Amino acid sequence: MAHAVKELFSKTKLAIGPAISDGFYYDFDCEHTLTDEDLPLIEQKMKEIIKSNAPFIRREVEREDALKLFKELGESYKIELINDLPDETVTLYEEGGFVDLCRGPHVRYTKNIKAFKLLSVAGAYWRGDEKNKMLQRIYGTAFFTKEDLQKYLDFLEEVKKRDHRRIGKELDLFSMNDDIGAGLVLWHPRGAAIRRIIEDFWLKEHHKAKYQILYTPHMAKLDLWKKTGHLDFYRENMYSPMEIDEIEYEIKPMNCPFHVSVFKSHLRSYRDLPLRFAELGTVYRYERSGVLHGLLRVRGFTQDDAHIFCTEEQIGDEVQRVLDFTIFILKTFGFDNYDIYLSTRPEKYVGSEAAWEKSTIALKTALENKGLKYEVDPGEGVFYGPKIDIKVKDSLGRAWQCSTIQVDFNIPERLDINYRGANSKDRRPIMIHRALMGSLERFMGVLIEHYAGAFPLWLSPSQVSVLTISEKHVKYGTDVFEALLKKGLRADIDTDNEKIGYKIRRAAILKTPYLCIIGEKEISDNTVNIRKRSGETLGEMSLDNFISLLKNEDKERR
RNA sequence: GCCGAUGUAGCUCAGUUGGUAGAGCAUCUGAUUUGUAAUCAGAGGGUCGGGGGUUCAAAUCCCUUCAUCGGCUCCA
Repeated sequence: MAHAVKELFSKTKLAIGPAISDGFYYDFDCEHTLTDEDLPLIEQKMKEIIKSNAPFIRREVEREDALKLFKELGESYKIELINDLPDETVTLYEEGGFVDLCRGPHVRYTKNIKAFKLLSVAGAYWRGDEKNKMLQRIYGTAFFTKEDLQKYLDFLEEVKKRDHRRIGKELDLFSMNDDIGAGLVLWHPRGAAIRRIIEDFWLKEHHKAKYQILYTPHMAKLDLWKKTGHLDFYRENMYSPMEIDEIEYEIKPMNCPFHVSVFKSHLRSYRDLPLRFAELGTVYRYERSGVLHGLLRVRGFTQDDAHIFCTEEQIGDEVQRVLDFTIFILKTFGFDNYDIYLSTRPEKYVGSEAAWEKSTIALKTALENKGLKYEVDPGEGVFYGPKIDIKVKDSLGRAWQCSTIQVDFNIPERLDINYRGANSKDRRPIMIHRALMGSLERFMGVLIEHYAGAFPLWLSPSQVSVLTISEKHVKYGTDVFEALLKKGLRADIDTDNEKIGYKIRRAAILKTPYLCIIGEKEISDNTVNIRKRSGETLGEMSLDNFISLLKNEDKERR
């Protein structure tokens, strides 16, 4: 591709072009502004190069010679790269007169390239640093066979179809609006219904898991955020303060200090620990305009947050409990696969090295006791403590960061939290922050894509649509509808003056799990006629049987 | 924030070289009384994202701003 781009736009300078998990990209410094229309041209040129069947020739050269070569070629980015390489020799690959710095390996001949496709153009900073020049990046993908390529392109199509922004609109779940502001979500009745179901489930399970639920305000004095240190290390994510009666207030980017205040409202005993405070806490964080993305990245969101105050000795147990809890919750929503990461001490940190060591081991032990596979992310911990992140994998195998479990040495210190120890001396508790779903917004975005909008019965905003065939059947249909509501099911009724095929279509688009069709026959038999979302017709059955069928399916998940 | 693209009716989209806006679906009204993914007809609906400019004339050209999309960077 780089060869092709050079041929088409001769003044182009090459930057970096690696292989990535599902393809490749190359960054160019090119006077010509690349657009989607250029991609077919470049592909065409690439095909010509492939057809020429030139060999790829690997050469190992002294770094000085390589520098000389790229200087002659005017490839300043390559010179920068070579200067940063530790080795005395570097490898070059040459093909049809085109030379590039590359570690390799390459295929032997251009004709070995069997199936490829250029996918998109994008901007990218040189070396990923926004202080550097913005380059132009072309993304592409390649496979051994045309069939595999097609499979991948079909996958991308499927991803597009499942896009939660598109489904959110189709199923009338949520919207965002210019008048309200970017990254601020409006939950429509159907989306709100799902959220409410999730919240109810969350509350019930937290109660069982011995958490105590809190409600805390959406803002606090600016001074509070000074005390916690947020103003120093989190300022760029916080909104500007507002002044009320000459005092500055700040909308909350996090819930922790409020939970700490509740902790501090009493003198706490070691007997009270661990103390688990949970809240569906709505926070507001400034996110740069370019990073907002549907429900997955917003500016106002509700975390399923909790803070566990415990002793150092209790960290291991508590983390194990949280892990169990997380896995249970994720499983309930149909997520059985996840990647787990343990992030260790970064360069800048607070707390003693011993404390870091101890808690990192506690996290590690908890993971190992549970037999969970994980990867260590060295130095990726938050400055205040080590953490475990869980990325759930959806039905298409894509990973999403939702759950996080973080140990915090900072806030207990800065906010001076204590409990009375057994020796009647004050001791400092450890604080564990944790969010299982992460935020309801992101979690629902992931859920929508995971199920492609076809939610399981227990999450469906409407579980049953009663469809009447003609006006004559409205009364019986309404009785059925009301009976369903009385049984605590989420149902709606479509008595519009339309043909049954049309009503089925409407309900099918909304992905309603069960349709209950009412006509002459059902009235005379005193039954309902059931059609599943899949299109399968269950036929006539008594209303009672239908209701117990629904109740059974609802039970299955738990 | 940066690079690029896009923004026209509630939704999905047309709109030739500048001559003052159109379709399908949805909505409303009427007819039809319907049996498992679209019944027919009529009507209403637009400051063409916002602001400014060029022009006799701007959806169309220019500037600016906002939002969205694909990325970079960052994150729940």
